[in-house]
Amino acid sequence: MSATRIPEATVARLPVYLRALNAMSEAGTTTCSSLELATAAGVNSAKLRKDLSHLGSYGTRGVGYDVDYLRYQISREIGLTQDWPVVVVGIGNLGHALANYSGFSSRGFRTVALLDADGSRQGEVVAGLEIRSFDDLEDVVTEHGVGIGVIATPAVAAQDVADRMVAVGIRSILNFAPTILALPEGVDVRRVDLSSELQILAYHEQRKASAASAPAIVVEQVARTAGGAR
Amino acid sequence: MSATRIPEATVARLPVYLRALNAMSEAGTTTCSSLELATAAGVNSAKLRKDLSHLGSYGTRGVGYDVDYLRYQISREIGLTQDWPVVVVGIGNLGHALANYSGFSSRGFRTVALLDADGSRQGEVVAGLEIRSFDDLEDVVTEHGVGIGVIATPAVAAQDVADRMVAVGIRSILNFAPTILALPEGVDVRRVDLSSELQILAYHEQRKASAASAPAIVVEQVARTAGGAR
DNA sequence: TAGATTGTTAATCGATTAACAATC
DNA sequence: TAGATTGTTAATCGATTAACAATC
Repeated sequence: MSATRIPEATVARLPVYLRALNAMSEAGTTTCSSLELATAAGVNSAKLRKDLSHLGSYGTRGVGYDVDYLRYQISREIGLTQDWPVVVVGIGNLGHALANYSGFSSRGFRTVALLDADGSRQGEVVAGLEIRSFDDLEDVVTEHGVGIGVIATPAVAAQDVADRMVAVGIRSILNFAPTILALPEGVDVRRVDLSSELQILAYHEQRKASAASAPAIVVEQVARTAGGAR
Repeated sequence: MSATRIPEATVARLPVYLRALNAMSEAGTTTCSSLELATAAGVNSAKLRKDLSHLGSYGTRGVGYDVDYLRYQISREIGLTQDWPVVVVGIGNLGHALANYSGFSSRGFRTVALLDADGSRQGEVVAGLEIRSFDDLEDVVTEHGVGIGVIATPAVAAQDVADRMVAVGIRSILNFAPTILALPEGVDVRRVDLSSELQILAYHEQRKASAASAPAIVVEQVARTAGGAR
């Protein structure tokens, strides 16, 4: 089970299933079928069952899945049962939003430091944390054992920040800056690019508009993280 | 060329190529080979050439690609040569960040209105636009012909906002709220989920940590939008 | 036992990649 | 002509899906 390599497309969907299960749990639902969960997550039920089969056999034939049990198993598989200290660099509007984002601080992730190169921002308190100097990066990483870094700086600063992060031992980076980072192998980078997302929507909008005359069978819901590739 | 359907994975990478080409153009580079562009974009050169071949034959054998010409062709294919009015709903920290994001306002996209349901925020000016009431949605969409809506509200409000957007004719939605939206077919939704991204990183971090004893051949750079699935 | 739903099989589809003929 | 690099072919790989046997 855990020994088997889980397909990348499946890994990208596990957080979606987890979110749907959390909503069910909050609503007091204790059991669900693959069809119900798949519908809530916006995927095909065969795909859901195939995905879950990579984790193990956590359902009951004829019955379905126990919501809280499956929630726990997925959390465990992703690694959310342990604590992930995170450092955020670049505390502009986006950095503020990230620092305050509850999904960030809850459930496994803990923002341990907010860093900014701009001296005038340092000392300001955001989401209960004082903004510190970017020079404190190494201290913070060492002290808290940070493995994940979040970059929310302007594009020009991002590569430098990433290089420094890698130099002090960070091997997973979430990059919000609109730049493609060049980093050594073994470092995992995920890029969240607002402008790319808009462009992809625009491409489909354009097609819809030009297909408006002829009847068309087009575009349905697209989950952004479902199906990330390496 | 434009008549052929472009694979979804290719569409998701076009914005990445465009970004790399823009950087080259700004740096004064006039020509590049598929290998150079692929390296800058963080992909395999065979994949780049295959992707570009879906658009047409815009390179010169033995020479490479003219940076500005290719830039124009990709822009045209995506639809960036036309103007895309966008409305942003939910002007918290994230909404502020989006409103100020230059990649949003430049190159084809134009934020025409910022809406917020919170009356106390209305009238405030952000990025040169006055925050208006959410009730103005229909007026804004009609007046400017908005086809793309951005949701940056808290999770609880997102479904309602999306329903209203669809009701007034918006068919493309970029959702930053941590919820899975249920929407009719024909409406295109892309979800940007910070917590999913962190979870995917955590999964790989966990694997790296457990593989730390045995030598491992693992994880390299992952471009988030490269390979979106429907 | 009858009904329901999982977990798995196998077929299909789409995406990636190396290799190379075409051609500047 | 010789060297370089595109655009395309074909093989491979991975992901999706329907269908159904297993089993609660």
